[in-house]
Amino acid sequence: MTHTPHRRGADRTEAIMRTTLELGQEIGYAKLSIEAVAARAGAGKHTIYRRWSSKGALLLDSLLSLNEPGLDYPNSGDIVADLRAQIYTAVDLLARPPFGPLFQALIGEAQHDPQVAAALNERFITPQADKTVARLKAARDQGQLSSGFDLDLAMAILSGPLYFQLLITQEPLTHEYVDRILHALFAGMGPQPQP
Amino acid sequence: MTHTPHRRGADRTEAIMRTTLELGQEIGYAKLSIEAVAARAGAGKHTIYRRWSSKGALLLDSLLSLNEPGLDYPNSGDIVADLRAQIYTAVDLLARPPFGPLFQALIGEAQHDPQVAAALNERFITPQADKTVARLKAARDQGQLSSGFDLDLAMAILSGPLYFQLLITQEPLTHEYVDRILHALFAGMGPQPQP
Amino acid sequence: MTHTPHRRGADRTEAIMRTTLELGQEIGYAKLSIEAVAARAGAGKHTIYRRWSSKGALLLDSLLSLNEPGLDYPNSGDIVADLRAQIYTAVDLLARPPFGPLFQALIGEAQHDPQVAAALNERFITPQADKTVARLKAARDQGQLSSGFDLDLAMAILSGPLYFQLLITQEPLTHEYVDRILHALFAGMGPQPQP
Amino acid sequence: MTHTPHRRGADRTEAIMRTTLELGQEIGYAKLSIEAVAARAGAGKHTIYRRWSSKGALLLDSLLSLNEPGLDYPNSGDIVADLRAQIYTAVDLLARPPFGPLFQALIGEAQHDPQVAAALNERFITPQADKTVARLKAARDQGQLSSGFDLDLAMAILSGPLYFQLLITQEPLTHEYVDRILHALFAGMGPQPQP
DNA sequence: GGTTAAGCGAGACGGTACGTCCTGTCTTGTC
DNA sequence: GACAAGACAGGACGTACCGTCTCGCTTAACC
Repeated sequence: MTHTPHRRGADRTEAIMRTTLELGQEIGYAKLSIEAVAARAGAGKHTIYRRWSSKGALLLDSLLSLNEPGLDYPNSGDIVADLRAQIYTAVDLLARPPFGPLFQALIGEAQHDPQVAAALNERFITPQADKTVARLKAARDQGQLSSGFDLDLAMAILSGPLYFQLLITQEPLTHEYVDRILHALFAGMGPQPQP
Repeated sequence: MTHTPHRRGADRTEAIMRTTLELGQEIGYAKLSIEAVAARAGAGKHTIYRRWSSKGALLLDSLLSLNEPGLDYPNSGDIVADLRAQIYTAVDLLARPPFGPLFQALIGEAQHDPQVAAALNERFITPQADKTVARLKAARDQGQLSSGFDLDLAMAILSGPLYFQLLITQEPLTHEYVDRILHALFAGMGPQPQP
Repeated sequence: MTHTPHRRGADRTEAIMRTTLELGQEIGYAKLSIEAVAARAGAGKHTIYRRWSSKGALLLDSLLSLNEPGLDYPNSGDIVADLRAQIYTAVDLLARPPFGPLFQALIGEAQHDPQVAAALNERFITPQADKTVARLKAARDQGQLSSGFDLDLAMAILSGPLYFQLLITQEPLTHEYVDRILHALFAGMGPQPQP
Repeated sequence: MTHTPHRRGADRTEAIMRTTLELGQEIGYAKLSIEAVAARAGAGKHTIYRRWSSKGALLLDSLLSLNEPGLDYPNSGDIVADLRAQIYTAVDLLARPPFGPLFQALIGEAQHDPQVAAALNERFITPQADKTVARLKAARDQGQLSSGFDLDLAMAILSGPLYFQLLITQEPLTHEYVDRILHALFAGMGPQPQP
């Protein structure tokens, strides 16, 4: 048996993450095993365990490597248009393999593994939320939103229904649905009587 | 060796579900195994597999057996008060072991297992959503909400941020947060200038 | 579901034994299970266990039911010819499915299960051996064999090599081999010097 | 939890075989399970399956490890004395646990499992038979046996009755019985009148 | 001739073991 | 010293049978 010379460090890291995404896309996260990733990547298991502490940690890194720069906000001056553009982009990312299904599975994993949950929040969720809040804050500072506008709650109302649809009802996310949420947030639901 | 006579059907079903909840509470869903449930319940593994096709299916039934009648809505005439009361109850249920953590884990499992996702929706999510929508519709029919009020979207805005907090940021759900959401929904976010 | 009327006693016994032989022939003794016999025979497992204490006991009865009268000896006056005829018959029986392979498997089972070993000896081996010894004794009494002729040993020399070939080397038993044994027994091996 | 470092290869092989013999002696072959051997030996089941394809294969190796050099023949010049000595040794080996009962069970297994039968023949039966035949042939070459002496048949007459007693009647093998067989083989049965 | 006990098919049940898969740790030898 | 390869202990999987049991239905035997 001949051996291809062992390449080191970043080289191996990258190959393993690429294989993880490939294999995850082919057989799904549930059936993905570190054993199989190692075999397919031509890597020793040790080489994987040296870098990642669990399947979830490996997948998180692999997914983030797909989206290095993150989803950045335009700032055209029109807060609604900017939010819409950004959320469209996010929704499109989630609709497209391999990101969508694997990201969904990763959130699933986070429900069983606190380390994954923490890392996911720290590395993806919070940064995205922060950008949204920052964009909203800019609009409020510019007087486009009332001074009492609840930035965090607005972020939650923008995100929550989408995650609900992704994780719970598992129906496809549409631009039209994003529009309805945006409209409700900024124009109100129009409930006649005052509560 | 003497044998206690085997008790049948519902008897065994109930014992297995009770054991599942006990063990799930003790060691967590991730470490829960059908093997261990069988051993603790004094049941053969086949007796479990005969009833449930997976760990997720078993847990779903076990959890639902805790909440037989479901969360029912009061109808005091005051839509906001009624929603508040009902959501408080739901949030309290989620805050209390064993339901909370196991329900969360079950949603996690639903991300890997379409059967669990479907069953969860059919048996828990959809019925609850339907009740909320029905209560909102009654209010709209009585003129308490504008005729254009988007019932489904309202339901999503009420649920989404809570599930977001449960599943993503994994912070505790508080009554105060529920109040903020309700206020936003019915009083609006107040984005003064341009809608 | 319609029920064929349950037939009793000997009827069921016979159906189960017939199924045992059928199934044993199809899939071999090793893979034969009481479960499968019951299913194929349309019998309850209890009905089998009521009659036989083990797979081996069931097979023994099933095999013996094939050979009810036993292998009886001719007595033509010529002891060698009579033995030859009888052993040819036995060897032919062993060469023919379903008896041969299942009988062999039954002896295999007897090595693990003393009850089967005892029953096999009592119901098959000893009666056959007794007949052989009786025929030899008649010949000795008629002066065809020396008065010191060791009847039991002769029986063992006739049977042993055949069972050796059946069980150990597992080569087919031939009439030619029977002839060689008979010749050695009655004409001697012809070893020159006196021991 | 601390881990003793895993010892490799021959070390594990030997420990597993030793445990197999121990456990086989304690509870008998029929009740012996690979599961139990693994547990007692502190080995993973896979470590056993990696080496042996079945319980029978494991037992065969384990037994042969007890009798590494095999049963070798003396050659004193006296063929009868040499055979007697060698067969006494074999009979004594079979009379003594753990070899006897487990060897008997292994032959039983060989009736259900062709792989075991083949391996048993190749690794134990045939080599022993060859030695016997070789010793007989030496005697014949030296003129101690007639030139027409049937070596293979003699071997079968020496072995057959003993295996018959071991496997079929399951009575203990005695030196006295060996003597009777040897006498019959070399002095003849003495059937006076018609050969 | 109606009742009743036994036989029966069906299959649930607790259990044991199977043979497989994967985990996370380790050892070995190569580069 | 990083690495590929893979052995190793261990745990769980889902399946197959074991022998015992419960359940109703059917049938023969006895009142």
